[in-house]
Order: sequence, then structure tokens, then C-alpha cells
Amino acid sequence: MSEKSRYHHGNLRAALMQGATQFIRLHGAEKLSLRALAREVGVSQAAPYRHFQDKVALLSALASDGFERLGERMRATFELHQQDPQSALREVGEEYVRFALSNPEIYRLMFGMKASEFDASEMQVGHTEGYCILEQVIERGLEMGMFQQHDADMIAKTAWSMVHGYSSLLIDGVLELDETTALSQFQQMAAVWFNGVVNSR
Amino acid sequence: MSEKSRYHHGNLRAALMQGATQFIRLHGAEKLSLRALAREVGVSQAAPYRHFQDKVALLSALASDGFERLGERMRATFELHQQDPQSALREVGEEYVRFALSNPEIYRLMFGMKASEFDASEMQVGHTEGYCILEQVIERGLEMGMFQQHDADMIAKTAWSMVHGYSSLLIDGVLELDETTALSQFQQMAAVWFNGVVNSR
DNA sequence: CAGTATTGTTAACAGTGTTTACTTATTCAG
DNA sequence: CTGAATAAGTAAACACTGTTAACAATACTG
Repeated sequence: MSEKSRYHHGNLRAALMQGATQFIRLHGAEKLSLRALAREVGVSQAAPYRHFQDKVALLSALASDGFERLGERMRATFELHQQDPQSALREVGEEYVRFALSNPEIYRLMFGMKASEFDASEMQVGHTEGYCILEQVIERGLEMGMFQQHDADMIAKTAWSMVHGYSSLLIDGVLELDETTALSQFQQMAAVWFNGVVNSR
Repeated sequence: MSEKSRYHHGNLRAALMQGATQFIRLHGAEKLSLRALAREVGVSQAAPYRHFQDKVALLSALASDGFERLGERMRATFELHQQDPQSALREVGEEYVRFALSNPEIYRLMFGMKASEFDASEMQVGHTEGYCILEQVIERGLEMGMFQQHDADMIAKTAWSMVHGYSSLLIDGVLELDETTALSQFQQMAAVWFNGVVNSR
């Protein structure tokens, strides 16, 4: 079978996902066209529908993929700092921000396609996966007596909110910082968060 | 001139914005079609282009409008609590979350249409407006000696990140809470943030 | 090797954003 | 008050899009 012009592509699904990833990195997900993508990959306009029910199904697959990669990175970082919950929390957070900065369009997909768009269940799995890691870190910190006796859930929510919010503001260009200053400022923000804002008395 | 069937609509621009607002509240901004909107308003498909250069120009106008309303609400809340920076911070934050919850689709537009899509300058104005209020609150708290001696900018960034992140997670259906519990949990989160997370020693 | 399931293809439908050339009201000088 | 300039509408067309249906080539399996 020759390299070119073979009727069956081989693994079109993967090629589509890769092509889509590359495209949205450059132009954003809302500009993605299945037809153009098919053209790019060298296949007919209807071919993608053999592998994805929908356009949003393709995007969902990308998002799902992103959750997996993010989860892995978070877990790896967590395990590096298992002995010290405080730096675990900080470093997992930084890794999260780092992921968002290097995959902005995927990150935007991961959130922002819940209710109306997508199946939701698959997305929800991605979210809870990350949340679990976060809770583990916090539980450990509480057990070791290194954290204040707040409700673990509330600590987790402030943490996630802050990290997700910071990531979003960076990605959406609201805070205009290059990656290195963004990350170093994150460290300072973590310090503020750890120590609190108001004076005790 | 009869009420119906007059050639000139009167104030089509406002009608389009209102119709669009109503539509995206129900179906989301990505499903908005200018043609359908024109049909709805009872006008030809090309008419909107007399009032908006683009589809994104219309969406941008909605976002811009949202920033104005949010800014007003934040400022009003700030002025209510001018004497107490701590509750000012907390209540302005709650008002922010409240706005996001009652205008989720507009809120999503306000962020998330920066770099690629839009003019940016008009958006940036909206952002800085809110940030200014935030900074004023914090400066005041620092002057009054009620806040810890952190860099004001860092306090502002943690605050904004947390509030924006929490709003986003709620809106995107990641945290599935009804409005009242969302707001009451926000109060608890603020308490965590104020007092800090780790034990001093 | 036959037959079925998979994975492609082409052609069509309905809908979209946007532009162009044209028409109708409104406004506002003289 | 009239008439020209302008603002605000229209219809028709272009080049796209997502998606489906009917069909064709390949790959797998008994």
C-alpha cells in the first residue's frame, strides 16, 4: 500500500484530535471547522463523523484528554512533596497554573463546556479527579496539624477557586504577565493565602 | 405611523441587544445567530449590520454593558462599607459572585473574548474599573492597619482570582450549588482567606 | 474465499455571517 | 416648506458551515 492515497487513513481519530489541538492552539476553539480540519488531514468532509458523533464530541474528547494530562501532572507533583503538605499545596497549584498557561485553549475547553454543550458526566469525572488530589493534600495537612482547623472542603474550595481564577485571568489576557513572572507572582499569592490577610488583633 | 410595519424600527440597536441578552440567557452565546435574532426582532437579516459591524461587536457591546453594571454594583457596595475594609472586601466579593450568578452568560462573555475576538481596549477598561475598586478597598485596609503588610497588588490578585475563580466554577456547573448555599459558602471562604490556612508555628 | 462490518466518499439540505446594490424614511439647510 | 443628503431599512447573492443519507472500498472473520 502506498503512503499517499490510501483509502483508509489508518488512525483518523488520532489525526483529527492532533490536528484540532494544533488548530485551536493557533486560532481558538470557536473558529474550528470540521470541514477545514478534514481537508487539512486529507480526508473527506464526512469522514470525521465516523469517529465523532458531533463537533462538540471532538472538542469534548480534547477536553477529556486535557483532564487526564492535568490529573497526572498534579498527582506526580503531589507525590514529590508528600512529606510537606504546605509545599505540596503550593507546588500542585503552580503545576496547575503551568498547565493552563501551556495549554490555554484546551484549558478553556475543559471548563466552559458543561451544562448546555456536553454530556457532562465525562467532564464531571475530570473535575472530581483533580478535586480528589486537592482534598488529599489538605486532609494530610490537617492530620499533620500543619493547617488551621478549617473545614477541609472550604480550604479546598478557596484553593481551587484561587488557582482556577488566576489561571483564567492569565489565559484570558486580563492579567498580562509572561509565564515566569506569572509563576513567581503565584508563589507570592500562595504566601498571602497561607498566612491570611487580616491582622488577628 | 402605525405601530406595526413601520419601515424604520425606531431603536433597533437596543432591541437587538435586549433580544440577544434574552436569547443567550436561555441558549448560550455560542448558539446566537444574527439572522435568527433579526427575524425575532422582526427585521431583515442585514439590518443588524447598520448598528453593529460584526456579530462579535454585538456580543462585545453586551459584555461592555455587563462591566458597567458590575462596576456600579461593586462601587455601591464598597461605599456602603467604607468604614470597615474587611467587610467591604467580603461584601464586594459577594456582590461580584451574585452578579455572576444572575448573569452567567453575560459574565462568560465579559471574560473569554479578549485576545483573538475583540478590540480588547474596551474590555480592558471594564477589567481595570473593577480592579481599581478592589485596590481602593485594600489600600484603605492597609492604611487603617487592619490588613497584614503584604504587597497590595498581591492581596488584590489573590482576592480577584479567588472571587473570579469561584464565580466561574459555579457558572460552569463544576460546583453544583444553588445560589443561597453558594453565597453562604463564599462567606466561609472569605473567612478562610482572611485568617490564613497554615498554622504560624 | 465469501460475506459482513468498518471506514471511507460524494451529494445534498438547511442554516450561517457578511457584502453589495437598492429603497425608503428622516433630517435639516436654504 | 421643499429638496437634497443621510440614516436605516431591504433583497439577493457568496462562500462558508454542520450534518445526514446513500453508496463504495477496504479490512476482518468464519
